[in-house]
Amino acid sequence: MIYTEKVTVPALPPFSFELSSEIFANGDTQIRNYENGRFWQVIRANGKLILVTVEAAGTVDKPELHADFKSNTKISVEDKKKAKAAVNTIFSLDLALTPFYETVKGDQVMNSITRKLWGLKNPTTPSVFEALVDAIVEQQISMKVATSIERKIVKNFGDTLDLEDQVYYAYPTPQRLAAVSTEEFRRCGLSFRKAEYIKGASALIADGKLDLEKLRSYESSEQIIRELDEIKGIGVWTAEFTMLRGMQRLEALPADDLGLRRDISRYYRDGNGIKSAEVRKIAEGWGNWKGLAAYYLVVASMLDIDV
DNA sequence: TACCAGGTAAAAA
DNA sequence: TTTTTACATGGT
Repeated sequence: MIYTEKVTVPALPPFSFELSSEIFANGDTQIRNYENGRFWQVIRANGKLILVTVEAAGTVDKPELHADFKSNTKISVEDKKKAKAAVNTIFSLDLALTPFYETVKGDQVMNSITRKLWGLKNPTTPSVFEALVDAIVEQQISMKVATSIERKIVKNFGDTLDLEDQVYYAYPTPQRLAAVSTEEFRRCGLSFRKAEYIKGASALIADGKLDLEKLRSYESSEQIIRELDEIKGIGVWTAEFTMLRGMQRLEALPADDLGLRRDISRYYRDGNGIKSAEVRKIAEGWGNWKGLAAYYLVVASMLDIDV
């Protein structure tokens, strides 16, 4: 028996679902993907696994999403509420882009890019934990390798949802990853050290010694970085990426990031890469939106957009 | 073949 | 205190 609920989710304009979802294209059909205008992923609502499918409705200036929730057991009003909140988080639907666009108006390059990527919102993971683990996986290796390892982690340790002869995987819980042996992590392609970092951070959460969700509400981003930095395996870079992708803290700027340095260089310099000090200087005009501006550059580069 | 890729902690200097 | 090195693995 399959239980289905359909909801309409409002979004703060401007918002382009198609543009914002492009980052999920060529994903894994059993984990998360965007194809033919449709996005899907399993989320956890009150412990229950729900397959969420999302499509655009409305326009960039009057945006809405049509979401479809499917599960093997009855979806309660509370579950529906949680699932709706997850959609809101994944697409940052409450994010107001207009103040960002206003802030970067004086920066010719960024102003031009925002006009070409009008309505682009950065995705956020439903849990901070997911962003943290992915950031550890992505340390130092190429995105291709990282993506491959991340998929193995989800498929090996994530709970499954069977629907209509299809199997979908949810992101593993901290409790589960705390119980995974370093040897099992190694078989996913992780180094022993990263295996220990992930296992260690997961155990802190499982044991109640670390509350990542609590960090969201901190006023000071420096304080968040300081606390994450205390965890073994987490440095400034990993903390900044966790904030950007898991907490919707768009002021964070991973200035030491190699890929970002390349992308900034492409649009602001000769394309041969620049030092982090220069990244910070260029980012001065981006105000409290440095991380979001950086994301716009990454997407512009990915879509091969010229200024 | 060797080197690089969205770094970090530990060892060495 | 600052600099160097090991780490995994797919791509080039």
